[in-house]
Amino acid sequence: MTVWDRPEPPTRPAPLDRGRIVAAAIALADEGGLEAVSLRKVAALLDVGPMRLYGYISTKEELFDLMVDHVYAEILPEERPGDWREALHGLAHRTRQASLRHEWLADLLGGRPALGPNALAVTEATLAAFDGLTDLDTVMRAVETVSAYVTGAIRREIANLRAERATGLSDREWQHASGPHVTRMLATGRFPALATFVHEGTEVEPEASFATGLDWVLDAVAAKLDRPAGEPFRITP
Amino acid sequence: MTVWDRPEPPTRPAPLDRGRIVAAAIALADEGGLEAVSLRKVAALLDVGPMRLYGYISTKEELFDLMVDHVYAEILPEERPGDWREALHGLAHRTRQASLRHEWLADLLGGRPALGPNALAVTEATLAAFDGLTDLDTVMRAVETVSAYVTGAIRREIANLRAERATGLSDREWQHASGPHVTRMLATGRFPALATFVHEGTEVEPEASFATGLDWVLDAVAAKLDRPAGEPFRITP
DNA sequence: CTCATGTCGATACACTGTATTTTGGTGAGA
DNA sequence: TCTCACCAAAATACAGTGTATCGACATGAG
Repeated sequence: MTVWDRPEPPTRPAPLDRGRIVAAAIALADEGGLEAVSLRKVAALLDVGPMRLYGYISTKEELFDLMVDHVYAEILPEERPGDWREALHGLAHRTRQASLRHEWLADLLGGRPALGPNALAVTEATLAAFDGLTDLDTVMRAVETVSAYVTGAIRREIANLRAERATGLSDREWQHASGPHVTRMLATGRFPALATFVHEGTEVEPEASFATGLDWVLDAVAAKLDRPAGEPFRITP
Repeated sequence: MTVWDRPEPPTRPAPLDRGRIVAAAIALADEGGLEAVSLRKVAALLDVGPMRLYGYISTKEELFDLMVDHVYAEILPEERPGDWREALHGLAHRTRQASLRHEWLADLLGGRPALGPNALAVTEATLAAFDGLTDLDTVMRAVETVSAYVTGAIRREIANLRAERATGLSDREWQHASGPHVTRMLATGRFPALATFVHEGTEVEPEASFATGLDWVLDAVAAKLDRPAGEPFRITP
């Protein structure tokens, strides 16, 4: 009677928990986008009946929230930033990188308030970088303005990326060459400004355009911080 | 034999066309959000079998694209703006207003490239306002930066609005009072900056915060326009 | 009057999120 | 040791989804 005779005990599947569920969902989404995430497929990936999931989440939306918060962990700054500008700059670029790794994030960004622990930690770190600099309202405006830009810019970038992938052509090539619809539209002569841009514009790296747009917005914030409006806020410890 | 005896001829339903389909879809979405839009319901609203729609639309995504472009008609400026700043300012506020009238627009904004005729017309009008002002790249950066901000800000505003509606409390009230989860989080002491904001922050009108954020971004653009980088672009007529 | 054509409705399929019911195993009490 | 109660998990069920396919019918041509 050796090991080889004895059958392996039936490998009891690792006990279920939110972590495993979220990981499976993210794997599916990374592969095939958000629409590839179905509770049935997630459950199947975990060798479990679909209904089991409802012990850990109560709706599919909740699963999405968990996925988002899981990615916010990748967005957390690794070390305390030197100043507010570095903080916002880093936040923006890490959010962008995360969205390139997990394109589905672009579909969810800004879709609902992010209140998971990691998202809160990210906000905390960002706000902390403004400690003692200006009044509370200005800080709020600064953070929200930059976040809005970041959300919007990332969404556009991912949308263009997908469009390119779908047509096999880069954005500019496509317009130049013969995106049938747009070319026809431009040919009508009703869009002279647009036509000028399409014909004389040059291709720009997405990252570069993200970065310079971001710099502009950060400059704007800097300008406002120069003239503090009221009591500077201090974190009450 | 009077009119009253003669039965009405069976009112042949108005012939189908994209316009009617899109209008029906928008009606449904205005009422119950994007998820209330199903091809079957749209078809039912038009007294038609679901498959009829595929003569006019080849996929549900296409219907969404048409809906978006339909709303872009509401975003078109009514009169030629005085200068670029007025153009961008107006574009931003009209987009926001449209999103408040059609909340589902926030879910679609930035989700994919907007290439419908009305969207193109909006872009045309915007670009035209920069005629002769700076080089082409700067104009592009300006328009894209502002658009990104607008998309992001609107998405956040609508997301908060929905959250409020769902809980019956305004954002700040909610955090103050006892959004159970967040309050618990704050109580851990791990988020001192956030806690300061929640406790000492004052409620701000969404429109005001949208407007000031927008002004900041427009200021940033103005600063860049002051120092033109290269050949100013002229619309080639 | 017949036949071809092509449009429209009905049916069908594979799948979705989730509610409800059935099952099976495990503990306590007799 | 046997039985019963409980409770987690699986199976089934339901009402819907987007879309492909097929069949009938009306309309126009020959």
